[in-house]
Amino acid sequence: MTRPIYQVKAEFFKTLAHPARIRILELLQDGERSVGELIPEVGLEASHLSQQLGILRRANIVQSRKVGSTVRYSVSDRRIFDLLAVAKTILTGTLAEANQLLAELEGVEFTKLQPPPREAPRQEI
Amino acid sequence: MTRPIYQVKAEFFKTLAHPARIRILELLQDGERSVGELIPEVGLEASHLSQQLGILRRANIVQSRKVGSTVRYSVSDRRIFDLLAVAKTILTGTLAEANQLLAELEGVEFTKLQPPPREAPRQEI
DNA sequence: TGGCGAATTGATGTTCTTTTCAAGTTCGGC
DNA sequence: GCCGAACTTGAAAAGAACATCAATTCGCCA
Repeated sequence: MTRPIYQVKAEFFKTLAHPARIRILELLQDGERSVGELIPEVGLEASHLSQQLGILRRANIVQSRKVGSTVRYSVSDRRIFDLLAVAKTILTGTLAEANQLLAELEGVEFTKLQPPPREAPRQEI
Repeated sequence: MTRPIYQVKAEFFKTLAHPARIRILELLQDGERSVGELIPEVGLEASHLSQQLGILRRANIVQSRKVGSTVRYSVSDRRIFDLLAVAKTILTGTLAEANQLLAELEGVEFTKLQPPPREAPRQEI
């Protein structure tokens, strides 16, 4: 084995941990895109976008091929979309629950709490 | 909606993007753990571990409850383990493929390539 | 073959994260 | 009440990532 699994996973998540890189992957879900096509869609200037694409490429998350004078990108493994989908269900789920909890707290104890809590209160036994 | 989905996802992945935090989640897969139990298992000193737990807690990925003088942690949503499982299949998959590719390159073109490439070569059309 | 468009790379300042240490809180036992 | 154990918090140094600009490569075509 190369390195502990938790370290490899952490690096993997780190390469995903940037809004532009997530955006790029979302766009590539509809199929291959050239850098020129991505620029307006992602909203970064060419060199910055290229840096972000490089990070995804070096992590083997996307791959590129030259077509004439352009470079076209696509994902290396479509299971990455499963990952994004699971992340989405977790986020919508927990956010929904967290918001509900916050709403309850605000309704019941708003006058007591000054200032309101930033994170969900610790659950007491 | 609060913010664009790609931004929320990026933040979510960012909270996971640390070896110790992944390790903590792996350990919590077997059930609730106190901070004192986690210290030797994760291998961080108390204050450092507490910082990392705080990051997971503020992101609602784990929750804590006091039991006597100890604090016990557990995951808020077990679907996080689905996420880690999908990540694992992607990593074992692409790493296996990448290693195979590298092995092929080294075998066939080792004398030609000086130095050997760091990333998979661009696919030509 | 000279120049232009497409994309990447390198270098650099800035900002964010990680790590460490000291100080603080909370709880239980004496 | 006071002390020690279990954690957490705050602040500051060290390290990593991000964003930006200039310079470079590569292919095309006039």
